[in-house]
Amino acid sequence: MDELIVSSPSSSSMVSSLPQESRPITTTAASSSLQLNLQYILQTQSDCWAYAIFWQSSNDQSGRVVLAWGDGYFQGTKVVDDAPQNNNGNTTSTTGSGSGSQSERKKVMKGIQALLGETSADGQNDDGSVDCDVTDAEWFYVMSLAQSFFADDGAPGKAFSSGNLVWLTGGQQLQFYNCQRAREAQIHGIETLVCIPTAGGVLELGSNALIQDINWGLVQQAKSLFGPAADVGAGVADAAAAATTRLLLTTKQQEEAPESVDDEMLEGAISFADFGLVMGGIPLHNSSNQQEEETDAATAGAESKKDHHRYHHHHYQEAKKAKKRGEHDDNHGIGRRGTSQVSSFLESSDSDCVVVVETTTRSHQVERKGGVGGKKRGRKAGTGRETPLNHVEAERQRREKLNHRFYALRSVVPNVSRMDKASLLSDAVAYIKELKGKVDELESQLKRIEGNKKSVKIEVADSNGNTTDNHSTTTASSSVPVDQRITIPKSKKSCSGGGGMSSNVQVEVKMVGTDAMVRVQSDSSGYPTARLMDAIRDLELRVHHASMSHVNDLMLQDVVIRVPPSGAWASEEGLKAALLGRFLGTDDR
Amino acid sequence: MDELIVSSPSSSSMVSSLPQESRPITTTAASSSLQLNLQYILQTQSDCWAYAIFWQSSNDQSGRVVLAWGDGYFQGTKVVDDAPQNNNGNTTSTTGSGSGSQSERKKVMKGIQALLGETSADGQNDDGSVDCDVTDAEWFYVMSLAQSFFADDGAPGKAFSSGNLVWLTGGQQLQFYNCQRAREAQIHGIETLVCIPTAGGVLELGSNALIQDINWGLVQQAKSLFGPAADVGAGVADAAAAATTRLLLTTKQQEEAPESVDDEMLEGAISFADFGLVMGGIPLHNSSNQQEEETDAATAGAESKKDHHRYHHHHYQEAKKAKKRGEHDDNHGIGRRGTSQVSSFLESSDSDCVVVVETTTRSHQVERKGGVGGKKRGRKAGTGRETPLNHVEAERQRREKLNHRFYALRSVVPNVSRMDKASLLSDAVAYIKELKGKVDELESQLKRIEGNKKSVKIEVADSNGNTTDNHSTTTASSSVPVDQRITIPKSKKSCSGGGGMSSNVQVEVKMVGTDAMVRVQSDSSGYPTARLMDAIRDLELRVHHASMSHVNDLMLQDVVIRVPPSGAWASEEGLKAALLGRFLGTDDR
DNA sequence: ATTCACACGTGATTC
DNA sequence: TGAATCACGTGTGAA
Repeated sequence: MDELIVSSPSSSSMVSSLPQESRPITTTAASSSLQLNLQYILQTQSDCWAYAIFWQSSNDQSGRVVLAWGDGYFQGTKVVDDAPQNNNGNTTSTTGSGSGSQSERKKVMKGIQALLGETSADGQNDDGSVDCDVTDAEWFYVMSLAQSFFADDGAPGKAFSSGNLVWLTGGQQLQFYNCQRAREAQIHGIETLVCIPTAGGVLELGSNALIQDINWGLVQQAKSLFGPAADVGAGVADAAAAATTRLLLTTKQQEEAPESVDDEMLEGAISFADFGLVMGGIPLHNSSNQQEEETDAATAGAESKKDHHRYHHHHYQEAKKAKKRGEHDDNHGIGRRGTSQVSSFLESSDSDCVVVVETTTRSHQVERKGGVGGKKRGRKAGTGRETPLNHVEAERQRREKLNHRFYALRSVVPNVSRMDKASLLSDAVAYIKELKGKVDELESQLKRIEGNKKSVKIEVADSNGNTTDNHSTTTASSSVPVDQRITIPKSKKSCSGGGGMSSNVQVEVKMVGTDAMVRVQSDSSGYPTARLMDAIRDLELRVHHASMSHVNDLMLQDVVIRVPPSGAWASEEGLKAALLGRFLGTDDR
Repeated sequence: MDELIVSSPSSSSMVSSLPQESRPITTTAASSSLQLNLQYILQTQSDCWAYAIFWQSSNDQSGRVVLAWGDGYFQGTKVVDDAPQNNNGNTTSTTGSGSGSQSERKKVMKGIQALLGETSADGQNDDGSVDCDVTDAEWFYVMSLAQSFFADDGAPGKAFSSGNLVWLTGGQQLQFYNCQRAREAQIHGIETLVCIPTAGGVLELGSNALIQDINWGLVQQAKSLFGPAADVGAGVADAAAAATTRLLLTTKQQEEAPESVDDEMLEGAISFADFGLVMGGIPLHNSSNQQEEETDAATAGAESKKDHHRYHHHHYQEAKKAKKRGEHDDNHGIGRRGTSQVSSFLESSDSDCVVVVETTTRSHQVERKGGVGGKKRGRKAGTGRETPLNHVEAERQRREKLNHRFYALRSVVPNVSRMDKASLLSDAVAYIKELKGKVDELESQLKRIEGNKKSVKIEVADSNGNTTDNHSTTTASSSVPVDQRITIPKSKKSCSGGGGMSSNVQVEVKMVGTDAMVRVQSDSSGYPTARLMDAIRDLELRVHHASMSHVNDLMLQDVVIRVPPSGAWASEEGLKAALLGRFLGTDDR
């Protein structure tokens, strides 16, 4: 519900984009809503995206499809972990687009911005005024204004014509992906480049950070804001099919809705297909264009749902997600045979982050209303109308989640023979066995070799005192749902939940040049070390050195943090407050 | 595909088995057909089964269900890959049933065979005349003539009363499964013991080879030849439904066959439910007896809805969970929440195996066409009759295959947090990452240590030979077989993902009393400190001391953690793996 | 045309 | 109730 926002802007933007309108190359009035969407997406993401560009599709005079700058939003790396500006000095700028010097860059940028008047929205965010120099990413972003892509041309073109999501992370993938733009991006410090095909074009996101795992919440969000990609599919594919499938999906509403509406929607609808995805590796030359078809927004999806509240089950995850879903879709992801590709490299790993706002979801228009009835199979009739809706959506989400797990699995299994799930699973099994065997072997080998040389070392120990208690089963998660949640042992207060904590927490901050020395003293329950590190991560600061010691239920933590000058946390007070707040605060996740 | 063979014979066999006849206790004339079926099954399998026994169900005077020798077929190990008779010399024959000497054995066997006159069919095959001595397996087989099982008694009894497939491979599983017969089998050299519940009893297969992966083609074949198990669990499952499913399987022929045939078969058919399966691990004491119920086929036609009567009975075991499904079915195998018995023992270790599961299937009432009732949803009607049938069955098989892959995966992933597929997948991913990390670490460690002294060499297969079969011991059973063929990797490629990034993470863990000293070395991006602390928090461990230093994009973290003794993370390996997995992150979502 | 693999919607069944 | 999971039957696109 909250994000109904979507609906309004989307509809408007949709309208403009839908007809594809003229797809004006220059940004028009419509750009503002477009840009708001871009901004919204970036700001609601926890990952640190540097910019978002919407490449709008249109046909050139010869009728060929071309993607050109629709609108963009630059957020900068500010948020992120590493220092933003320090690395630009050495830009190789080999590409044709950019030249090296900062001042020159800035000048050009200002000029362009002034020209387009579009920076007004984003300018203030990061560098506009305050910033002293233009980052590589920024330069890359601005230079993109002049870019355009034919179908299959560059990452955006490929994404658009294939309908597949492109998600490239790391220099290797960027370099290897057969795309000039990706290579340029890499040169300019972009580590993650994503192209999400949407109804009227392609949403491109770039980040200086390595964002290995595909954030499906983001993808879904993009779909809902910009409309799902037309079903391009392989040549044929036929829109008809798409339409039909879509229909199936939306049958629910249709049941109640009068036929006329139905048809109407049909025309405007797009298939909400969920795209395939391409990570690294070879691009797929897929096919054709033909996308115009329909775009639109209204489609809606029904739903309601909204919050799931949290619910027990272990600390694991749950919670986040956001999802949305669009329409019917189908297709692929893992296995659609045709698209595949993925395989090759991806490595993966890391992090969790994520999140997305919860919410989203969409308006449910339609619905009840009753009217004429659907002629077609009432489907069991009696069961009622809405429970099933919810159920359907839930099931859909479940499937999607499951599929993403499959993607994740695929990403860590090196040689997946075929693209289907069954093969993936058995290959995974084989791979695990292989790894296990290898581990055993290495271990025994290692032991054999150095076994004798090492003497045990011993020591230490300390303690005596208290065993902290319990946690009995670490695995806990599974078995007993209730309670859990990490509860902490010990002193009552606790934890995670929040707030209160009170207790004895002292924070001292001393700035020394670009470093901050932080000392946090607290009691030792509630995983203070994790909380402090999380707080630091939240502020996107980097740890240079840290030392934590635990004595008698007291935890003393000393941390040296690198603080970007001119950042928000330049002052001792500000940093201290921010850290303290997060340290005491709820844990995120 | 290979086993489509089923089709032709199936039709014929169907006829005979179908009525299942009244399940006479003594072998009757019918036995010959029974035996032909057994022989057929064994001979059409590529795996090397030593024997097949059909345990026929009946009620004893007190009304208790009892499984007794129905018929059997001994093939010996000959057909298969390994040498048949060479291994019998060392029989330990500790069991009560057999005594050691060959001559004695042979004598007894001949006597028995003569007595029953039933060996005529199989006698000639292997041992009868030509064979010089009696193998352990043969002895075991013959001694089975005198055996009988009450419900829940021994593997056959369990399989029958639960309706679950029992598939035990390797000494461990055979020993561990709470069944005297399995232990005896193991003693007599049987490495794989399978009990497939069918309509009138249980089909038991034994092999001297390790056949780890459940051969579902075989299971299906058994079902089609002997009729699917009655739906014990709770009752019923209507035959009607079953009928449809069965039909599906044999559709091939049916397609051509006239309708009349179709119906005819239909009547006799039994539910084709697929069973659950039990591999190793603790047996579930399932329940009740109650099975007679339908056991056969005749009932089939009758029902249509029926079902549920029964049903609750099993409560008893419930205590542990288990339920088994009640009625119809579905359930789970992998995830059915309730049944999970599995989890408990599973944890054990890594390695292999285990698992269980169960399930069974189905029935959905429904039915189509057929006979009596189809009251419920005619389903689209128009689509036609057989294409869909075929399709349905195909889909069913696909699902089944997929599930088995899941079981397989589960069997190699050590700590599966929850029983559902999604958790399994993400745990698998985490586990793979962890293994990968471990491999990397070991490799680098190894390289570092012996790098200078020895030329590279790297793993590869055991190099000169030595180590090789360390595993030999009992564990052998499980893990080994497969990997054997997997090996592959061989030098270079190993790194799996290839690429690069995540790779540089090293984790070392050393346990010292109740403390663990952990050293993590990684690159400095991505907030490694927060990730490590989070990982530790996830494991619910407390930090005693920690020190992190960041130099040149490298982050070195040393942490002393208090580990509850006897906890899950008491072992260095386990803790390391757990930390690494979490450090690398699974996001899950 | 037939096979294979998916995703979808749906009913069950659990907690 | 409501939220989960699952299996099933079905429609559909690719090979």
